[in-house]
Parts: sequence; structure tokens; C-alpha cells
Amino acid sequence: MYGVSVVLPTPAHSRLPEVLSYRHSASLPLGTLVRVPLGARELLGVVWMPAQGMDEPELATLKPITSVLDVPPLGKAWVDLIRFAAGYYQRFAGELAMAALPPQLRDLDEVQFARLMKKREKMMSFPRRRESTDVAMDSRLRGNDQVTGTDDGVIGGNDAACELSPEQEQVLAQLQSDDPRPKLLFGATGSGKTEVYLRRIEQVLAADEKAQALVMVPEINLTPQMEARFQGRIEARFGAGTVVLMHSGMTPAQRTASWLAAHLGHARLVLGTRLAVLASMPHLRLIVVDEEHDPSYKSQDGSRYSARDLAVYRASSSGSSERIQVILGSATPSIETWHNANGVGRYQRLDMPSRISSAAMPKVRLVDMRLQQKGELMAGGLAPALMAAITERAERGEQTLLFLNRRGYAPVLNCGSCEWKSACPNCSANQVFHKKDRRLRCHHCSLTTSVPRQCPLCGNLDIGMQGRGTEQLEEMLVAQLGTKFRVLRLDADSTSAKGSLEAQMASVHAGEVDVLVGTQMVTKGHDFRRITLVAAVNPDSALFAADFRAPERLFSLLMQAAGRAGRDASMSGQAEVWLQTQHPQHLLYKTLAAHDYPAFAATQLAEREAAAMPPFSYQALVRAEGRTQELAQAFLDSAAAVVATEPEFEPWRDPASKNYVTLYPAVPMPMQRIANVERAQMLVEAPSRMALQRMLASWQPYLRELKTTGVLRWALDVDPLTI
DNA sequence: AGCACGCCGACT
DNA sequence: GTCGGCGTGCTC
Repeated sequence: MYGVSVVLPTPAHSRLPEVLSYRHSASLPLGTLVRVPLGARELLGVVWMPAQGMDEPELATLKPITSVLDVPPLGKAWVDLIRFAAGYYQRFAGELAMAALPPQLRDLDEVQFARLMKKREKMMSFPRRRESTDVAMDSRLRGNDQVTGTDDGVIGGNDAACELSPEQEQVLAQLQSDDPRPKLLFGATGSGKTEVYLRRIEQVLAADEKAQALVMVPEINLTPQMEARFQGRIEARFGAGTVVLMHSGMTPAQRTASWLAAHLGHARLVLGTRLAVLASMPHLRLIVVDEEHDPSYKSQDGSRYSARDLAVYRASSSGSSERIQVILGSATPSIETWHNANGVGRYQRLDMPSRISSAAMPKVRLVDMRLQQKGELMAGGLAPALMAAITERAERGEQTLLFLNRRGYAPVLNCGSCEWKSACPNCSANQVFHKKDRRLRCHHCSLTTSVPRQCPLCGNLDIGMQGRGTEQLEEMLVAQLGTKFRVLRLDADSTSAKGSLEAQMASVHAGEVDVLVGTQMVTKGHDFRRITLVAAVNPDSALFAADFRAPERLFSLLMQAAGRAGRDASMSGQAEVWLQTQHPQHLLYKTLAAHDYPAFAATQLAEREAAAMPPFSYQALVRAEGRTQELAQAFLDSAAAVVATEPEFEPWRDPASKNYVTLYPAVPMPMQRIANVERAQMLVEAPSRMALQRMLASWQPYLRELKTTGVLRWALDVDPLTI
């Protein structure tokens, strides 16, 4: 009889220990998947520690393991990754382990699982389409290989056949050096980053017949085109079935199949979203994090890890004999990454400033909205000059992309004679007027009501609208252009039906759309060939936001949007980006107009250093939710009291020490109430990452023990993205 | 968090 | 006499 330590998806508030002990007739290796009893339930667990010596009477008190799953144990490297992530993000290892495993695995019993394994073995025993026998294939011979025909929608459909640009060649050469540092591939939109990823993946996979690569993309970028491009290239050379997807939109069976393929080494390339960073890949040698600045890499629910940061950790913890290279790619890196690649030199920076198509960067024009005459603005909030420019393009057969980050017709209705507004009764937000279905809708809790005929407060019939959304903009454009041209709106409302986004994108690609109006959604990823004008209708709101990362996000968004313009070299002569603003002198816009991300990043870093904000300090956020704001804040206050009074926290209490940890007062969250739940938060900040880590680890048990009166929930967010 | 056990009201 | 309301408390 042996004692076995196991981690399980134990609920955060259960007060059970992180690791539970069971007994088994044999000693089980670390990382073995097992099913174990817990109370009346049976759960999936992972063997977490080497068997420890226990005497027989002690063993007799333990429950036996129900069954052992017939699959190779998860490797030590994977266990270490989960262990690190759990420690760093202050979660139980079991919670993160389960986030890394396909959910279906929890429900399968021994028999069902065995059936699945059999199916996979059978699949792998069939001969594959093309084996990678010719690993040292000459890259001039590869020409035919590369015309895959699956690249539709990606710059002309034949970019794979193109020669590399000198910049791409140079970056590829640098990626082959022994410099072990993470690489920041700083490349303009359209500079051909994806081709560099593909070449590097091909090299790494060809150098070792077992090697595996992981490519992560932001949620919204994982399109069928992207999938087809990677699959076409890699499977043509390394065999059918060597590329698998990993994201939350897949069916349980698909996720299990992908996970198994990666774990068993059958998949050579995993293409996925943030959850793929935790995938078991025993022969992983390369990780690519595309658009590394994208906020979707930081999970906002549950375990709150940063997939980009874990990717860097995963690479750095690899041994020298089986080193993992990590490439972070972006045209507008996160300020943290930029700092690592410049100031401290922790990362190696590789630049690709030019567009491969030799198309020039679009010209940026700032429309000074202070100079617009009252009453002259178009109904959608467009300056007449911008409207004229749109019309001109449409008549030339070119496309325009209009970006407005507000869906609906008008953000709020208000009474003409009293204080009434269309406030949501459940949230600290307004209900948005949607004209198409004549409804008021809250974008936070989805509460939908009919539009009142008269003011609910004073009975006045004069109810007005404030502000403008994409629906209103679309309506105005249809009225102006609709007889001759086609206007399409692309936002969460217009694409809610399944497959609708793809269908609409297809009609844009097919050139059936002259003017495209949309939210954030339109600025990402897709290549619209004939767009020569991109305009941001109202970008100012993020300029003076309380969140210190708001400028960084705005810059990246506008740069991304600008990147949509003039990707076709034959039209680049006319490509323009128009920004409507009340602050044309703002440095953000000036650096954007100069396409000068380094200058923008320098201003941000200077501000952050002066204010001792990340990356010059480290943060964590304690969030609490409850029936009332007082209850939520009371929890945070008592959490702070623990730090102030318990002797254990003495090392972090001295303001003169570099281990000092600052606890800011509990405050309501920026969105204070959602669906009648009050939310509060407390910021924790320290100049030393290690000090913060140690303090949080000591704090956690106290937080769990605190009396949670009423329905109170709390969560710790390490390295929060929004504060 | 599940899921039991447990101790009181309306039904065949 | 049983089915079921959800309060309390435990889960290696």
C-alpha cells in the first residue's frame, strides 16, 4: 500500500487543503491522472507529489483511489508550470490543473476513456498524407510546397510562395542564434510577422522529428483563415493531423481530441487562445505569442493568469538541452514588454518596420472637432469633410472603415424637462437605446425594456437622446449613400447569430460592401483589400480615463485600425486614417500620426516611472462582491486590518524598507454595481515582485478564514490589467 | 461548490 | 404514513 498526494478541482471556499492524500496498491508517478472519491462525488485528480512513506495504520485511514486513467502521466515540466502558475497567481494547483485539462476528462469514466484512446491509436496508425522524411529539404525546392491554396483572405492568397524580405531574412537569422532570451518581434502591421512565425516553426519542427510548437493568438484573431493558413503550411510538410486547435469555442469531444494529440506528441503544432499555454506538450520547443499586447491573454474569469507571461516562464524554465524559444510579436507591444526589450534588455528586440507589400503607411489626419460649426455635424457625429471623403472613395470603388466603439443607436435617453435618464435599475450604467428593435438594453446585465412613451418621472412627452452609437451612424450613412452604395454594420448586435460574423466578413472580402461601420471588432485581424480610408469617429473618451493603461490600449487600437488601410500596394497612394478629436495636440495622436510607437512608449514609460506604476512597481487587486457596497468594503477593510495587526506581516509594514507593501483604501469598482451586485476593490502595490508574492501568500489563508457574512465573494487578481 | 443528512408541512 | 422544502455541515 502506498500513500498518494492528489490535487483536485477543490472549490475555492471549501476550506479543504490544497493537496489530499489517498492510498493505492502501487506507487504512482507524478502527473498521473486518477479518479478519486471526495465525499459522495468522484473527481478527476492529478498525482502531485512522489509517494511518501506512511505506516500502515495511517494508510488505513485513507480512502483508496478509484481508478487510474490509462494515459501517460503529465510530465514534470507541466507539473512545474502549474505549480508556478498556482503560486504566482495565488490559486490552488488543482484549480489551474483543471483549467489545463479538457473539461470532458472530468466526466469520462475508465471505460469511456479507454475507448477514446483506442480511437486515437487507430487514427494514428493510418499512413499520413505526407511524412516529414526529408527534414533537410532545400528551401528553393519548397516553392511548390508553399502554394497551399488555403490562404484565401490572406494577402492575395499566395503570400506563402513569396520570397522573404531582407528584414524577414534577418529576423529569421537572429531567431536561429543561441541567445536564450525571449524575443520581441516588433513588426508593423503588414510586415509579414506570420510568415516569419511559419518559417521558424518549420525550422524547429524539421530539426527534431518529435519537436512541438505552440502558437497563441488573441481570441478574436483565431479565424478559419488563420487556421487554414497554419494548417495548410504545416500539414503539407509534416503530415495530416499534425496541427490541432485549442480554444474554448470547441466542442468537448474536439477539445479532448486536441489535448490528447498534444499530450501524446501526435500534434506538432498547437494553435490556440490563452488556455493553450497550459497544454501538455512534452516536446515543446517553440512558443509564439502573436499580438502579445492583447488584453485577452489575461484571463478575466477564474484563475486570472496571463498566458503571455506564463509563456515566457514556460520557456525560461526549460533546460538547456531542450530549450524552448519564445517569440512575442506585436506592432504595439505592451508597455511592460517594451520595457523588458529596451530599458532592462531582458528580452531581445527584433524589428521589422516595413510593410512587405511596399505599401506606405497610411497618412493620419486629425479632424479638429472644436472647429466644426454647430449644426454642421452629420447625424452620426461625422464632420462634413469626412462624409465627403467617404463619398469620394465610394464613387472611386474604394472601401471605408468607420470605427465607433459604441453599439446601439444612442447610449442614453433623457427627459427634456426633468432629471430622468434611462438608467439601468440593476447596474450603475445606462440602458442603451436600440432603434431596430425599439428597446432599451443594458449592456452589462442584458435587461431589456420597452422605450417609455413619456417620462416615467414627470410625464413629459419630450424624451431625447444623448450620444451616438454604430446603429445611428449606419442609419445616417444609408440615408446619404444607400441608393448607390452598400453600407454594412459589424458589431455584437449585427453578428449575434451563429456564423453571421463570418458571412458578413465574407461579403466585405468579396467587395460587396462600400462602407463598413463597426465597433472594436472591425479593427482586428481581417484583411480588407480595398479599404483606403479608416476613420475613428470618437476616440477621445479613452484619452483621460482613470485607468493608466487606457492610452496604451487606444494607441494599439488606432494603430491596428490604421493597419487596415491600404494593404493593397496598388491603392496605397490614397490610403488615409482620419481621427475626429477635440484634442488634436495630444501627444498620443501626434506619435500615432508619425507611426512612432517607440516615441509613444517612451512617454508612457516616463509617466509610469514618475508615478511608480507598473512596470516600475507590482500590483495585485483584491475584489469583493456583495449585496451592499458596505458589506463588500467591510470585507476588504478587515482583510487590511489583518495586515496591519498580525505580527506575521511585520516584514512588509516598514515604509522605509524595499519590501514595503502598500494597501490602498477599499473603493467601489469603476463599474460599481452589475446585476444588483455591489463591487469593491482594494489595490495592493509593492516595488518588489518578491515582496508582493510573499505577502500575498501569507495573506491568502487569512482571507479564506475571514467571516463572509451574507453572499460575499472575493477574488485575488495578480498583475491586474484594469484597475 | 456539491451533496448528504435532517427535521417539519401537504398529499396518495 | 411518505414526498420534499432548503438550513447546516462535511468532504483525504
